[in-house]
Amino acid sequence: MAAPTPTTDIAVLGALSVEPMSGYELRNAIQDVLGHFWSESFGQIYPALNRLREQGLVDARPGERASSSVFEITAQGRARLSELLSSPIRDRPPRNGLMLRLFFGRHLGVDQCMALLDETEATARSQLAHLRATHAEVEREDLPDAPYFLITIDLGIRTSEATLEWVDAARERLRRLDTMTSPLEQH
Amino acid sequence: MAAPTPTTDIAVLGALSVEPMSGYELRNAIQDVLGHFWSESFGQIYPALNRLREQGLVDARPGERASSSVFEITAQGRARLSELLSSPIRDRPPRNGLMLRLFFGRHLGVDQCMALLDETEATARSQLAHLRATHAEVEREDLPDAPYFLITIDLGIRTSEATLEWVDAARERLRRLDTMTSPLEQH
DNA sequence: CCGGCCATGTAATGTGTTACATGATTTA
DNA sequence: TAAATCATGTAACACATTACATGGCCGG
Repeated sequence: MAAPTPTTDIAVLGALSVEPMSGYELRNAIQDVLGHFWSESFGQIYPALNRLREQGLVDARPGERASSSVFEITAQGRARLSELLSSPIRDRPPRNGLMLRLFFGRHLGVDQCMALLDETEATARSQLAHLRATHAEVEREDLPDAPYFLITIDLGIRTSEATLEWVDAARERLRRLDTMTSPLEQH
Repeated sequence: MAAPTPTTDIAVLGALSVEPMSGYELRNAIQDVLGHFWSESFGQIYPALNRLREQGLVDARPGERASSSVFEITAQGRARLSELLSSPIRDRPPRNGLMLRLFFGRHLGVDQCMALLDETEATARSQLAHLRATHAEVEREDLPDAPYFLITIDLGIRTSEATLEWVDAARERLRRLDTMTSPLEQH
């Protein structure tokens, strides 16, 4: 009967430890703020919220709208959060579809690989812009959580920057490959 | 009846496009070579191999041992691989347990966060060593796939290096936090 | 008054891991 | 000959997403 490690509970309790909110807002908050390293769907959030309420880890009080509830973390919930945060990290094995395609890129061709790099660059750039904006916002607000928020944002920024540098290097490598094989002899 | 995008098939056909091997070897190869961005379990590999054989995408011939088969990609299999490589990338949303814990690190305490950073550093260092070794090995062997292999290894190396720099910066931030709150007043 | 967002929830589906079961072969 | 590794496979389970279903509320 080993307790499963419900990582969803960490995200939910953690978000509610910052500020009480509805399930809907919870999902948006997770998407906006934790989006670069975490994600939760409604299909996870609502059942989790009900379960946590039954366990006394969150309280539900009626929201401004008739159909909405505002969920608030309880003292027990905070204790549980600390406990969950200390639990061993069960990382799912990595699965990076982009890398898989580039690794076998010889069967895909230089042009399509270049297109994948373009996509990657665009994604990294927009992510970087979003992270820098969030970074500035967190520094402005001066919350008690701020140093921890900034640490995670910082990794996102560094990773995005490294990705952009890598894209350039990868393009260069593909270009060299192209000029070496293409003008002389195909295949 | 939209065809699912069996990413396992890409990994299996891709690996077999480099070299024929048994299911067991396949798993080891994926773990060793693609390990920093991909993973497959036996529970995926063996059913996939049988399915691919029924579809004529791989051939099975008896291996050296009585109980083993060597799987070889067919011409159809190569065509299918090219097709699959062009299919849209369906990335699973990210879920980084380390980041989740650091983000809510205020409830975890500076010491435990430091311990998480230590773990991260150790992992990144060993990964970096492994990647550099693989990089050197690939350059030595001079395969036709080499440029593509090197591109993916390069991202791994850059990401690991960025992670190590981030660990230092994060420690610095936690230290500043510690000396600011601890000697003056707790909480 | 209609489109879009806020809000909650469930069922179906897919995907992938883990544990189990079995046995051959090599190595110490 | 015992332990480790090679080798294949299945069943149970866990986890999460997607799609669906429903309805209130607000702005143009």
